[in-house]
Amino acid sequence: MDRPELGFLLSRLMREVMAREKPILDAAGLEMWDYAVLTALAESDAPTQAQLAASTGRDKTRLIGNLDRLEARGMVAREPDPADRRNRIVSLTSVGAKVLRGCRDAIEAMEAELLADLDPADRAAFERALTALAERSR
Amino acid sequence: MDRPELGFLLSRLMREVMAREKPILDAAGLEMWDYAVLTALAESDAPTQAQLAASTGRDKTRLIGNLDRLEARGMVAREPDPADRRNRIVSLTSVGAKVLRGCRDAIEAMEAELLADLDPADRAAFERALTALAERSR
DNA sequence: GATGATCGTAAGCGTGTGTAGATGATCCGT
DNA sequence: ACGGATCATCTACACACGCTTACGATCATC
Repeated sequence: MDRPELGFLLSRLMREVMAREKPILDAAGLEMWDYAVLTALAESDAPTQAQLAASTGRDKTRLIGNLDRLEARGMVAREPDPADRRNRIVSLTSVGAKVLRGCRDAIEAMEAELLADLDPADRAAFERALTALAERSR
Repeated sequence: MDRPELGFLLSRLMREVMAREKPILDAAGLEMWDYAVLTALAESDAPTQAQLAASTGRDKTRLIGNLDRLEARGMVAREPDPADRRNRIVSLTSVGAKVLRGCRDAIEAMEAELLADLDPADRAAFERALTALAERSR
């Protein structure tokens, strides 16, 4: 009943996950935020930069630099929205999709290893509960 | 099978938890780190500042400011270690313990509310798995 | 006793982060 | 056609963070 608090547990686990993700992203030459942007891009459809900033939680002025670098490496494309030419529609290129797929596979394998020691039923419940909680607070 | 990644889920949930903790700590005039220090202090016994820094994960030079403020408000006491006077032994005062207890109760209530919607079995498994994972990666 | 190590403290550095204008292009309502 | 609003961008700023260095006090060892 008197377990450590959620915040402490979450932050500790989060640090662990990030530490394990870092070498994977380093190998692909990506920063954490680059990866978050690519992931958000793969899930949402033709977002404007403001929408992308909102969905990733990144500050919109900071997002610009990430997009600059990703665009220079041919992973994303910025094109003016034909419907409203003030907007820039960001899209994932085939190169970007390929890099993202590689990182995502490696990260999923890392996560599987991290969760391997859990009781299978607990693990399923953990993932279910975490997804529900994260989904609700959006 | 293709759920969002752990890192994203964790960071999202973490932001939610912190957002809910903030008003509680604000009411007590505490920063996040202050609260982490007080909590660590309640659990460990007569720690030196270096030990406290290690157990909280805070940089030892950054810890000083927190202790200064907590000490000025009468929540912690710093005394030279009689066994080795280079060390300063930090302890929780009765005032500090009282403030900590109040925050902790409020935060536990907040967490209970946050988790209330979960299936009871899932919730128990979630807490169990999270504790195990956080424990292992220490 | 002299030397080297350890602890708490202070100050500086580089980085990451959010905010606040200012600008140019563009859209919208009148 | 005009004025106000919106979007991406740039610049400057303040701030928190962790890391490094330096210093004085203290201990441990020879």
